[in-house]
Amino acid sequence: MTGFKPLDPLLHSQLRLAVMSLLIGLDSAAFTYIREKTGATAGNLSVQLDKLSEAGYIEIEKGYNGKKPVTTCKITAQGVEAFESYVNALKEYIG
Amino acid sequence: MTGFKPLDPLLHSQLRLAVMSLLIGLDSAAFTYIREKTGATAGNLSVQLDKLSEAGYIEIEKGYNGKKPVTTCKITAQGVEAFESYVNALKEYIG
DNA sequence: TTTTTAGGTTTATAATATAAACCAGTTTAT
DNA sequence: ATAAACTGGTTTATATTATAAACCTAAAAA
Repeated sequence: MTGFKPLDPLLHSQLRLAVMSLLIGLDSAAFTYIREKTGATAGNLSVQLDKLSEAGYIEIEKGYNGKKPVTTCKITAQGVEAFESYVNALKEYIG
Repeated sequence: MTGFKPLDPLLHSQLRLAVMSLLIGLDSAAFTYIREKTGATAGNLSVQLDKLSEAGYIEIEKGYNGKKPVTTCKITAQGVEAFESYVNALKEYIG
């Protein structure tokens, strides 16, 4: 239990962590919903979602709600696992 | 479920958080000790300790052990408070 | 038809983290 | 006594990250 395990830099970011935290409870959420809940700017959120997506932590699906574009995000199994590992590692620091 | 409170950026850093985590348990520690426990490079540690010091989260005292220079760090009351607030805020994110 | 709004993306800039290079002094080896 | 190597750091340069500003496309409203 001794020693500080490295913290996944992808998750050790306020906004990305908030996104993952939301998604782990929801399983699926729209861009606009995440934006509201996190209070992030659209630009920032767009960038951070891409990073999570490229890491395989979330899946991003682009569709439409009527004529309006809707970007939907879903956490992956890999994402859940990474989140849990991160939380465990973090506990050494704050426990 | 009050939403995501901002995370003190000074503490939301792997190395600085590890330092604070160590100091909160020890009350006082030498630079070299912190370096060993955290595995940080001296340069990085030096920079991060300065930041914590400038924020008033720790106090840095320079003395000697015989002829050898010894830099000693101590967490402040403000530092303890900041750490606790950070941990509380973080709990919203990680459950 | 022009303006505004929704739903984003791209790009430029600011902030951060990190390591490399360095410095003052001490100990060890020659 | 002098050179080489080690301690205990600091300073500076660079890579990475976070963030906001500027922008784009299409739809709805005026």
